Amino acid sequence: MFRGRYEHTMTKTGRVSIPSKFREVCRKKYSDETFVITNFDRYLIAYPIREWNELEKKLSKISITDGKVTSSIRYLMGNAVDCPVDNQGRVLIPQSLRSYAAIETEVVLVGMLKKIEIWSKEIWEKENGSGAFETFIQSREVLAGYGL
Amino acid sequence: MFRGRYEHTMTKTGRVSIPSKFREVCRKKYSDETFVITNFDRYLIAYPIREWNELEKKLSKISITDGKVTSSIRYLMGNAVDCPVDNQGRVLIPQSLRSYAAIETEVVLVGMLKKIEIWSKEIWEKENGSGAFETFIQSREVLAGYGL
DNA sequence: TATATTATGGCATATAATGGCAAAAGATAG
DNA sequence: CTATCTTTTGCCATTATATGCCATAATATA
Repeated sequence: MFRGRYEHTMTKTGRVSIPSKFREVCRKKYSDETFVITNFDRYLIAYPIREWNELEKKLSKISITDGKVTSSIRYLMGNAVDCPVDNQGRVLIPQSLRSYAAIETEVVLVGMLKKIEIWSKEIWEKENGSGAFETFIQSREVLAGYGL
Repeated sequence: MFRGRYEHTMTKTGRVSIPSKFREVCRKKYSDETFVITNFDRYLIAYPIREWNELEKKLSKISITDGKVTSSIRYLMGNAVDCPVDNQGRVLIPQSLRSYAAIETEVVLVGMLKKIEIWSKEIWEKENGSGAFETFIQSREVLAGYGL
């Protein structure tokens, strides 16, 4: 599973190195180094393509009669982009996703179990800087229920 | 499956480039680059011809006693047009479909699993612009059942 | 300390998107 | 039935973007 936090720099052309530990997970667990990246509120989420395919398989079985579900699928699918990892271990993050997540150069990559979150450093610090520990402590009881 | 969202420009003659990632899906999954495009509500839907054939097979099994259903099928079939992809990766969208979907120059193409939606940018922004994320979050519970 | 691996910048090349033009095909009017 | 106009189609040119590759610096590992 993906874990840990890394600060990387994005090139002018929009390429970001995937931390080698994450790539190792890709190779060992998924034997494929392609991600599907989508935007979620103010940050991006990168799924190993195998995880994403699972999701798609489920989504394709939903009947399209429910308009609300259709528009959610539209949101989800419309923002998802294939991002293969190149020989230098980088992905190209398309312009649209970069601007969504307000990513310019400094990037924070966070391992989150089956997926990776990609934040602009600025937004990361605003939302997860000071105060994150307090929030963590506050949800101790919830986590306790999972054996932590 | 088709995924991602692309903003393209239609030429004066009504040609629209199919995003290369979509064409790749056509080649790899369907080994055919022809779409059947029909109008749906306020946007167009492009099916790879193989998916369209599946749909026709299903529709042909519906009994024709129900007038309402018959007229829906008539609507769908009557507006369906074969649109082959040319060497530059474009399709010609016939005038009738363009005016149906109020497409003038700016077009939004959305990958939706087994099909592609084609929107006029203006209508897209009205219906899927800001606020789409909120709608998406509101139907979280529904999607939660599908593994997101 | 030597060696491998990782992150990242720079550059050359390939591919994508799209405008422009003209030939071919089809429609319409006289 | 033919001349004219319109639409469709193929092809070339241009621009922007994506991609592949090499170089280097920083970091980790033996």
